[in-house]
Amino acid sequence: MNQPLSSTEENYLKAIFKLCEQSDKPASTNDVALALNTRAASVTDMLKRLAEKSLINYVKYKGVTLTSSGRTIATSLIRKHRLWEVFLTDKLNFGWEEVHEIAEQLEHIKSNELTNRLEAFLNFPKYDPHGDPIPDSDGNFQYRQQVLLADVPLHTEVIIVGVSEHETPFLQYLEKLNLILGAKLVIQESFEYDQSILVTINQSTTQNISAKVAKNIYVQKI
Amino acid sequence: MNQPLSSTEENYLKAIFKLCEQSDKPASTNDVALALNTRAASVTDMLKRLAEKSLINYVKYKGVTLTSSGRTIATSLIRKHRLWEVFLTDKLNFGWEEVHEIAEQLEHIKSNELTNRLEAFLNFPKYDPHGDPIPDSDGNFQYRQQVLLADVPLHTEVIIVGVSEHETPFLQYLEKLNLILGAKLVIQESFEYDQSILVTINQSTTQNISAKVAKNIYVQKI
DNA sequence: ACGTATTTTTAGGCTAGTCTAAAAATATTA
DNA sequence: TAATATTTTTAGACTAGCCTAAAAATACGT
Repeated sequence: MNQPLSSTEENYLKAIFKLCEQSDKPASTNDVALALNTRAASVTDMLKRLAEKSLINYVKYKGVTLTSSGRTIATSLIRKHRLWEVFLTDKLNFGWEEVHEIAEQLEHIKSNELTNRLEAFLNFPKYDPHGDPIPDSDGNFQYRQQVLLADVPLHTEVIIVGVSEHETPFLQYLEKLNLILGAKLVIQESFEYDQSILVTINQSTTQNISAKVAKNIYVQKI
Repeated sequence: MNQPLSSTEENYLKAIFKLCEQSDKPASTNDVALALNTRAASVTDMLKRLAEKSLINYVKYKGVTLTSSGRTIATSLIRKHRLWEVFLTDKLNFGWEEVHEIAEQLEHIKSNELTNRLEAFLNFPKYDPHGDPIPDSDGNFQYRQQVLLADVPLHTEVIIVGVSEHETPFLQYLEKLNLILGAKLVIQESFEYDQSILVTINQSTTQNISAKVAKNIYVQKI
């Protein structure tokens, strides 16, 4: 009955979780296909199998949401992914731009004991290297109130607490600009014509930041 | 051409490596099937595929050996397996009887950078928790001269340096008898009728040890 | 060395997961 | 609301990996 899921099945659950969380609506077949870099027909096949296992609520043509057991598995994957990311940066000194890909593999290791001991070994971190909250062993996230850098009013002092995009090139770029977690920013100017902003970083340099970048950085007011 | 191998393919290479190492002869289809808990027909299928990829030397009806590239992959798997075992015992405080199963999963994580950083993080260990040598990044093993406890003459003082069986129940049993790595033993008596031996452990307790157990423990003379 | 026993391979079939192309359902827009 | 565009599902095919049953090759005992 409850045989372990394949990595493929797990990846579908994780994708559906993220899509539903983002939009608060059922995920469409196409969205899932896009997220997993696969085709709609493959998604339909898999949705039938996952529904059969009661991991998703799937109504033909109407999209998909996770059931409670599906959500438990998805959050466990996210928990493992983020704990491993902390391990890779804090213990093995990887850069935050390198860890996502390796954690994509490590998140599929099946051992609750391992996950829990890893968490303790890392001193129960609450956030991963990108500022994303790490769910506890019951699957509860400790959310933070945070806003996009793009939505911060002029002259407000803020601190970078997260990024919404985890791909290597983007994070490398941020690193180059000194836009790392914990950096203090003040928006000096906002340019209408391209939505870019002029930002002082750590009270030293002042940089122009594109709208695209500003929409991928989460900050908190100090 | 050189696309990454599946975990299944990797497991076949590892099994062939171990079988060939043990006997110094080509591994038979049946032996591989036995080692991987699968059927001979499945093995034949896989051998064809691995030969196609130049990872094994396979002659129909004549058994199989690894090519040099096959051996490189197999030793890399063993390296990863054993490094992860050290991590699990030394950093996460798992017992030596618990780590094999988890390391079976972790050994398939693909990232050389990860393996090498893990090795450094663990201070370049030379042996895993069961006393098996950990190959370096070039695949070279640092072998030890060691003998089976079963082959040690009477009244010789020896120290346990390894075990040849890694399954949980066996290791738990050894643990109970205080037969752990580093324990000092002196064989007091050897019983003809069942090949069992009487052994003093750490100069304190004296235990009877079955032939089966004595054949699975490696020792060094002090 | 010849018949029997064992091992290995082949043949054919199954599942998971993928794909393309076509059909069906839903959404959009004039 | 009717025609068109988009999305989703179905149909059918492919690969990897597994299986059983039967055939072929090898090994063994007398």
